[in-house]
Amino acid sequence: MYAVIVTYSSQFPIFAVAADIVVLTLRDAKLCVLLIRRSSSVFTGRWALPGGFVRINESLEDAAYRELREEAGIGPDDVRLEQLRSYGDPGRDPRPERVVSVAWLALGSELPEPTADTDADRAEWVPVDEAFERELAFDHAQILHDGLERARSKLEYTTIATAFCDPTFTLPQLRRVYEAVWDTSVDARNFQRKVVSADGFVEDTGEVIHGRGRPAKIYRAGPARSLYPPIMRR
Amino acid sequence: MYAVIVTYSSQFPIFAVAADIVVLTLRDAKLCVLLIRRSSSVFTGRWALPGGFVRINESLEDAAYRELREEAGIGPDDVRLEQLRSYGDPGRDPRPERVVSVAWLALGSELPEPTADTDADRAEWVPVDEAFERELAFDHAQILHDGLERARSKLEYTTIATAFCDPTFTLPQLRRVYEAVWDTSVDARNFQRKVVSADGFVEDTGEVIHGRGRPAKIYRAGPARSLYPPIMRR
DNA sequence: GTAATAGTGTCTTTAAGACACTATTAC
DNA sequence: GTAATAGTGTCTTAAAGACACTATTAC
Repeated sequence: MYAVIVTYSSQFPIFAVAADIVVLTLRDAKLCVLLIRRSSSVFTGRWALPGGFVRINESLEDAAYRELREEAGIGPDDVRLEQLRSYGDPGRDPRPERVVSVAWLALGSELPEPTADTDADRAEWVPVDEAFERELAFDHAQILHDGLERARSKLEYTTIATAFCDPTFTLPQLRRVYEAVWDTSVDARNFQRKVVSADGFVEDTGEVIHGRGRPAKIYRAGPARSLYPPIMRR
Repeated sequence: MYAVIVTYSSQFPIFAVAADIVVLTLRDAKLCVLLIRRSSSVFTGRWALPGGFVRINESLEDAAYRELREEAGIGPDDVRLEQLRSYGDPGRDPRPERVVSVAWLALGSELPEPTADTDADRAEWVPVDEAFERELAFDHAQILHDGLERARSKLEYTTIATAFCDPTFTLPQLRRVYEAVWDTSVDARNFQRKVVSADGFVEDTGEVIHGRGRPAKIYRAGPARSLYPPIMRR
């Protein structure tokens, strides 16, 4: 019996790095977040944000995409991903390793009903107000709170609301994004005026879509990333 | 039958975590960033943002404060610190360890002329446009760029400009913050109207300060953190 | 026709932007 | 008095907010 013992040593303090993702989408006109019921190691049975450890040769962003794929079948074309912030207090993870989590915000439209995989025995879309009642694992309630606030604030100053929509969408659909994320009602007349007059927010495709009432004009996202003038809450 | 036993110090991939800080202040009405000339290990002799490795029992924020103290004699009361984002591409640090840097933005007024210490043989306040000409170490040019954009944008929507001022300040001083950070001129009449009418931005102390011309009223920062209506560029 | 949904126009109020003079002081 | 700096008021334009009806379709 031979034993090869490889003792890795770093000349610096040793951390593990995780990627956790706040995935938001609209389901039935409600803002929902993807939660995973943990099956492994610590916090077994508790609900948590999707995520996992970053591999040693993988970029932070690739780790977030890989976890989305593994845990919910969500691919890079399904969501817009942006870094939220990092969480690293000693003790935020009960395991002996010191774990720093790099959190991401992912926004998508019509995301698939999740099918849990390697890291979880169940994944679920949960309306955000219910998510806070589930006593999330780790500091994920804080991360979710920060992610929501980021999303709400970016709706004001950027064109990111289109990330919640399909590639083409109607203005009432876009307005429902604002209403769901802000949890307010938005005046349709003032909203349309602002959206159409903001340069590069939306482009008219010339098509219409027929529903139960008057057909709606179809738009696509314009080239602008920032929104001027902003569309502000209150 | 052979057994290969690989023993790591962690059951997860091993990272080092660093804190790097974009410290901004006004010197002679110019926006300046603190740079350190590196004396140790890699990038010797190159300019870099202050920073260093997070200790194993230290919070990420405490690490940033400790590095500020060690490398520039700057204490927690001297700056307002907020997390910027994390940088962790494989290869961003030439050392064999995988290094993730959590970057911070620190804003202060009248910060002391730096005296270099443990990690550096020289520290210097550098006007931000000159800083980009110095071929910063690692990906610090990117971090500095992101920090500047964050500061510029937060001046619009928050009251953070007061972090560049002393505890009490005059409105012309506050206006010079906007002018230096945005690198534009700001109309004094419109600026004062906006600042005074924004709820909780500044509070009149009732005192005045005498300079070379008409005495200026002295204000202190008000309780508001967000600024409504915002004061926008362009 | 009826129900459902999309779309728009006007008025008032608020804030932004442009612009130049007066006030107060040290010297 | 002069130079330096702080402080302010008005007009025009742009955008926000409040508000209710018409247009188009499926059934």
